[in-house]
Amino acid sequence: MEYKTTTIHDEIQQTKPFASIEQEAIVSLLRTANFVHLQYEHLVQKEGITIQQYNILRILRGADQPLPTMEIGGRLVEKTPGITRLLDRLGKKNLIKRNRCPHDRRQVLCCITDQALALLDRLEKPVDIMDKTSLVGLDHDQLSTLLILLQRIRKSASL
Amino acid sequence: MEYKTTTIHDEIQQTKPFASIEQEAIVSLLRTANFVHLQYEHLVQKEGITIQQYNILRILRGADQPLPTMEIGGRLVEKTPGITRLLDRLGKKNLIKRNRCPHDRRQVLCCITDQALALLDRLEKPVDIMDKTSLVGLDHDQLSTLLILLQRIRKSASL
DNA sequence: ACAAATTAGTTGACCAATCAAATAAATATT
DNA sequence: AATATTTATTTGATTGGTCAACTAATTTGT
Repeated sequence: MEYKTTTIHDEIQQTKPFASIEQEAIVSLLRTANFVHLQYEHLVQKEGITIQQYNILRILRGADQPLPTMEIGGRLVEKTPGITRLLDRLGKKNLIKRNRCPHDRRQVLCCITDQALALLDRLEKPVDIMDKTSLVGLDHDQLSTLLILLQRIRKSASL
Repeated sequence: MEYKTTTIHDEIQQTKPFASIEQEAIVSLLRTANFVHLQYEHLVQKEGITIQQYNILRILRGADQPLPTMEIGGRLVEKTPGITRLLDRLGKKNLIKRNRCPHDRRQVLCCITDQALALLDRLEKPVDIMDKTSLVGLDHDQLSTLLILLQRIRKSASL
């Protein structure tokens, strides 16, 4: 039994139809996320950073105090080894500073620099605008529906 | 004006509320896609390959004939340099073979090996099952709705 | 026909993510 | 107190992605 598709086909110039609507939904989900991701990537790139670096800076700004490496890792999805090297690069650009914690010398406390705060300020408006415009085709009801559906997928998938 | 959130908050243990429902939708979309992606990664990993490598093998199997490198690149989202090295790794594992095209000696034709076809066969059922189960929480109508919403996002974002 | 432009692909350099293993400080155990 | 375990972080190896620069083959333009 074949499932008749909508538009994803043309987008990926595939000849064979999807085996099921589920398969199409998954492909569509992954491609859409990738698409959105690229938009933001392009945006923050103007300030010479990547999305991951941007996320770390946002976390540090939001914390209002130095955070140990693991704490940052916990708020992202990533594993610690990746964080260490991301912090290395942010350090090289003078966007963060790191010091060993005096109370627990295993920890490394990271804090954001003024230079990075200024950078985040410059990105604030463009990011806000991007949030709206990348979803301009959806009204409030549709956004609510989308949130519910996505949430349900996360639940199913984690069984 | 602050927007009252549903469940993403707890998932990412964030203290501050989302600035807008759009922002929450974007975060939710990216996280859901990442989540689904990890499930499939885990699945194909059992055969010693990655999702990208799996996708390339699927393309080659579907083509029923050798394909030049650029053609493969065109069907994925990636740039050619990435493809070259992916093909290198697939070659090292004897999952593809490459030959210079006699008619246009710039091109390199890639074809899938029997070993890779067998590998794809072993993955077919598990992938099918994963397609269904990762979306088990959604009925057919909800899947259709999801497809429409995602498609609309891709359209908005590409303006 | 021959120089110029295009096309296919590779290579090098860098950023990012993952796993496994190492280091080093703190805590728990005996 | 001395040893064992846990915790925080780093390092090394592999995969993957991007950009820019390069080679080589094919077209194009005159």
